[in-house]
Amino acid sequence: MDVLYENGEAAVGEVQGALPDAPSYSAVRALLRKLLDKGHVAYRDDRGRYVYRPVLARAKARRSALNRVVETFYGGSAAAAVVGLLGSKRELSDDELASIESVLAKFKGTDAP
Amino acid sequence: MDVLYENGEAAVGEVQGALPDAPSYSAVRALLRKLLDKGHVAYRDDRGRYVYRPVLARAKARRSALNRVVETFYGGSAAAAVVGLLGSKRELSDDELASIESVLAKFKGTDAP
DNA sequence: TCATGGGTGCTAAATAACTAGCACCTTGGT
DNA sequence: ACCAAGGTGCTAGTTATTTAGCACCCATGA
Repeated sequence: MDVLYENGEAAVGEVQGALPDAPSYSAVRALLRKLLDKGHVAYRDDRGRYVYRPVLARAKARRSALNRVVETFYGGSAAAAVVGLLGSKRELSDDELASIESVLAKFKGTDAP
Repeated sequence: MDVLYENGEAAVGEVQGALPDAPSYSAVRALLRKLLDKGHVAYRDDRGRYVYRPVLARAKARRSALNRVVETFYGGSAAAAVVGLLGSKRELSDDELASIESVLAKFKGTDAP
């Protein structure tokens, strides 16, 4: 799944290649077949070669993945996760800094709960 | 693993209970046994009852999990992930806002790469 | 045209995971 | 002392996954 989300779509061989501890070609084929059956994945036939892509929108999967990490490692606090994320960073470009402050500005007007 | 990281440690039954789609008690026992063999998990004997905990430090696992999400969904950009994280939030307490701005201040002095 | 490389569909066997069920031990309450 | 509840170690049968290996199709380049 991660491979597909990272690449948008991928063929069997690509999935296998991108996997850190890749099983056999056959296993990857079977896996994708199973994901297909479960409806987590779709494919298009690129002249006989099957190229798979996730069915669930990237945005949803992204939110759910982030949520999971925040839940299991930061007690559900997004702010704590942000601090953790930035804390291990060395540098930040002006653009990045600006974009973060921009989204941060949204909260400054709000009352303090 | 997530269960253990979330709780710090847990017994077989607790792991099973916390699992969203829990397999049988036997399966959880076998799973933990396998994780034990692989060295991902350790246990202490709480008067005949085994309580398992992750071997890899929470901080490391946390960093690696966050990293994975940032890689697969945000093209490796921590800043983009932060924006995504905050973008779906409605509110932020003063404390949270302050802690984020505090860690953000670190980058303001830096030159723009 | 024709061999070649790399796909797919399919199948059978080996391997791994899941399950239920035993005997046994410890803890807590009666 | 005794019983009941809930753990563990172990085992065997069932189920699922992984693997290798077929036949076949289809671009591509010689």
